[in-house]
Amino acid sequence: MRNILAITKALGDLNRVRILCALSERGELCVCQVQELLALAPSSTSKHLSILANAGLLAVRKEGRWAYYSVAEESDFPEEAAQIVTWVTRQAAKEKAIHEDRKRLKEILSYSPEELCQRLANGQPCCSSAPETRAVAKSPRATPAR
Amino acid sequence: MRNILAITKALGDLNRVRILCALSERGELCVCQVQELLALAPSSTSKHLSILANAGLLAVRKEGRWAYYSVAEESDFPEEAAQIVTWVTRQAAKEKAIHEDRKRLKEILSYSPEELCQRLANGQPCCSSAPETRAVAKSPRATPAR
DNA sequence: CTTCCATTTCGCTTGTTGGCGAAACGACGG
DNA sequence: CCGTCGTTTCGCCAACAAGCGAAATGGAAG
Repeated sequence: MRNILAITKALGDLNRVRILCALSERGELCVCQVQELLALAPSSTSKHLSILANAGLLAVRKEGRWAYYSVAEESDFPEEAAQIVTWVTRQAAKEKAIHEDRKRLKEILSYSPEELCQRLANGQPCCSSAPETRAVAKSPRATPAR
Repeated sequence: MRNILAITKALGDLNRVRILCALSERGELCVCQVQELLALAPSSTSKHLSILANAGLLAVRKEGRWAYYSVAEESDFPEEAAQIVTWVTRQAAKEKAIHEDRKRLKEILSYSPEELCQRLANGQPCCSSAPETRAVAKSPRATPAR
């Protein structure tokens, strides 16, 4: 039961569904790329990724300082978790928000991870600042969106 | 997107998964039967049922004072929600907690809803008091289980 | 019309979750 | 070694969710 609830809980959050969709389309993304996509703080991004990974839905590949996340292989999946993942991503693919993510992701991927991280560190947005008002380090709580 | 998240959130709670399993096996139950199964207060039970119904997963049939809930028909389902329901119930069927529910449900169904409601009103347990210590109106918070 | 009773809604308390920034980790590059 | 930098962990706060009891709803039965 732990597994089922871990999975359904993991899928009960918009940002995590967005992550799953991005990864299932793009194959592999590093944390800073996801961070830029969601317009969240690094710590929040990392938390979401680990929740998905703990549910068994994502796999991590660590390379040097970078961590690359991807949708877990079928063989690694607990039980038939693959089914629910494809269901969610397929349903979500119909949504406007996910379509916009797809566009933005294209922009994000035009930078190398190194370049992206540098820009994030300097407070420069890398791309067309998302629907959700990605103010560049302005108001202390830029995105309470939830 | 609202639909997807409504569904995944609805499925992210143990008690609601238990409800879904019971209904998918038994077809139709009234609120007091579910209440007895979960060992929850009537108000909490009703809330859970309405969350599942609002997600489009359950249908209600009101007959006099009674409300009977059942898993929504395929035709009524938003999109392919049926898939995720069968996935969850199938996965959950492997769990010990759900097996115990099944046994208890059999006992519960040996009473008519009328009789059951009467007993609940009088504080009499109807059956082998569940794993979760269904104390009969004793400590003010009998089941913080969550 | 009133009463009864299963169910739902409301108001409240408490535990959980999602967000952030600061600090800790751990791997590279001097 | 020592600093740098991507990532993760920790501590905190605000918002949410789940539980309860009490009150409101709305059919059935007097």
